[in-house]
Amino acid sequence: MKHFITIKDIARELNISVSTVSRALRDTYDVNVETREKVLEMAAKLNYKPNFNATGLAKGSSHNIAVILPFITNYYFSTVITGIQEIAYQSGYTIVLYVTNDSPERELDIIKNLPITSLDGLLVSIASNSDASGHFEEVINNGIPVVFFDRVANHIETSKVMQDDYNGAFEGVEHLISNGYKKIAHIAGPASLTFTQNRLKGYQDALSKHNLPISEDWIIHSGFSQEDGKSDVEQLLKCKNRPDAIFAANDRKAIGAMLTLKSKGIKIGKEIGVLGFTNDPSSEIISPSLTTIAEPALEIGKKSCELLLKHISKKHFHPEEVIFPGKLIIRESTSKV
Amino acid sequence: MKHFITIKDIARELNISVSTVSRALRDTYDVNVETREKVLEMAAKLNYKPNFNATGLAKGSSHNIAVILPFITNYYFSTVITGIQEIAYQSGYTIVLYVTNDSPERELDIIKNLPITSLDGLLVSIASNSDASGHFEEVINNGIPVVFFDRVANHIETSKVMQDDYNGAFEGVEHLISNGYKKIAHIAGPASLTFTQNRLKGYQDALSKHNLPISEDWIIHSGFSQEDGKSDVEQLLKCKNRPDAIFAANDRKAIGAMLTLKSKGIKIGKEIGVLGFTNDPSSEIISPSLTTIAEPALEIGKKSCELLLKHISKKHFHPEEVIFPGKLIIRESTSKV
DNA sequence: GGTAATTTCGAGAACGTTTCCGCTATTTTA
DNA sequence: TAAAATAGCGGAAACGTTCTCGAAATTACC
Repeated sequence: MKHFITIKDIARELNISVSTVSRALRDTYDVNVETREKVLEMAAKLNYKPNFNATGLAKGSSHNIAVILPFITNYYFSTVITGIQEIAYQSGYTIVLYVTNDSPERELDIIKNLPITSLDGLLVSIASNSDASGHFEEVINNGIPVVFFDRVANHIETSKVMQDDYNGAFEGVEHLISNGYKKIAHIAGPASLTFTQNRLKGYQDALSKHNLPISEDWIIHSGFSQEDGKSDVEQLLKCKNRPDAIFAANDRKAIGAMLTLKSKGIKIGKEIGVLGFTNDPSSEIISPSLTTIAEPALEIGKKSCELLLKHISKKHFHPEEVIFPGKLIIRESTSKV
Repeated sequence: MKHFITIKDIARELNISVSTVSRALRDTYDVNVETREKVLEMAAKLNYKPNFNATGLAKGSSHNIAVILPFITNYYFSTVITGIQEIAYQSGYTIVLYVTNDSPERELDIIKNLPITSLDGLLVSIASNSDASGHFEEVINNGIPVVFFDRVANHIETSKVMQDDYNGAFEGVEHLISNGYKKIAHIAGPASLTFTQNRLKGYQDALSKHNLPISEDWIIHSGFSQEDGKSDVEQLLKCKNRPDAIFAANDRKAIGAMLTLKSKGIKIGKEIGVLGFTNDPSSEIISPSLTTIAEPALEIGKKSCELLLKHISKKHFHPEEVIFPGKLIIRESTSKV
């Protein structure tokens, strides 16, 4: 029924052996140029497509890499995947996609059932409360390289690529300060993630440097959605000592915050400054436009994939940590005038 | 080196044959409950993971489906993938991702080099000027089912799922008319795509129904980006007879249009009404908020995947065309007051 | 208590490829 | 011109499963 042209068909047609066909199709050594050309010709004529299950079985390596991440429905992750995909495509790798919905259980289930025998490597950004680190280590011990990006598991020794969360936050908050804001709140991401810790640290250090108060009331941890931004800001507005600026862990939250501020008639910039992180396209669309720290999502995707491919090709490639600088993009939401 | 636990290891450990282990691991028939339990126990103990290359080879079916689409960095497609992924995950299928960047050449290259021998089916949304339809048919003839979504290849006989582009456009334009707009322009997508034709038809028919003029000057075909929306609107504003409303093929273009209108000091709604299509989250963020026709992206993804799975399981599943209704979401951009 | 039916299992081929080994011719070397 | 090297190819095992067939052991039947 579903019969595909195989190497055997070519061999039979040409009256030569399968081993010769196999060699002709890949290597250039040990096979006469003439027979080689005849094979290629016949392969084209019969429209031969290699069976990757078979090659995978025989060679012990498919050309698949898995990408595991929390979401794809946002600017950052979809752009990272685009970068990954670009490099993978160039190098003849295909990508297998797993999305965890940011659920630790789902993540665990995925990683437990991973077809590691047909995967050459993993690219992963962990879930918010991931408890799969043991399983990732197991995968690594099985000889499958893993590269983390953005949301990294920091006690696992392997390559990681991320943006400079600390300095990005630091610069951003300094920008707020230099624009005259003094009571700066931070609506942060889940405390478990390394990068929220780094952004928080950057925020705190910037405040300290300029002798501004750090208040626990002004630091709220929650999720990354627009809704989270809204509820966080509601909470902030209830503080006896109301902040005059908000640094959000990402643009989505910042936009949520702006939307409720606007709905309450609070002037963004003038009364309360807002700073985001990511440079989501929406940050330019909203009015007033949102000042933010741009993350090089595409580069992060590309670099992650490049590193993974190095791990795959070189047996003992030394793990690298790559940190891309962010870029402060100043817009209207942090201007008092 | 990279040695994985196999079925043979389990067999040797338990002093039984591989065939018994194989049966025990899958079927429930033809194997004693006790031995079955022993096998499962040992498999768990040794941390056995099935080799999908081997099963794929032996059974002639991997559990992979390919998803081929133009982009993933937008709301619509990333949401569709999320829906696909949801169903695939539930059903034990994994998804292999290919993105064409909306390039016909890239698409062709991808489809030509598809590992069809390790793919159970395809989910595809074609590139703007796709010339790969012959290759898609070839894939289908090879016994690999294909389901198209959104951007369908309409002369290929297989299942398709899309939104109701015609009626969505029709309703949307009628809404504009009922709000008092009389000179309605349409900034459309690439003419080659079926759905831009349908939206265009809906637009024209709504105008005809209400005896409003249809002017070729008011219909502009270009791409789907925000930039396209901007340049389209520049062109419209140059018309001797300036339109008083713009129906954009999607929200991105609509937002591009709004941005330039705003920059020119033209009051959106009051002077020129704007209508989008998609219900991208940005449509709610922009000010004034954008009236649009919501597409059920998640449902489209789910349904596509369900249909594909039916095609895969049932030998001769009759192709279905599923059309989801859109939903007009009325916001500020189409109000004159 | 003998036959028939059923349950449980093993042997071995098959899936499509790669790769090691060895066999001929042919060419090179001394 | 004989010996050695090499180029080109085929045979066959191997990768990890599934699956068909049939054998052995157990149970059911009268």
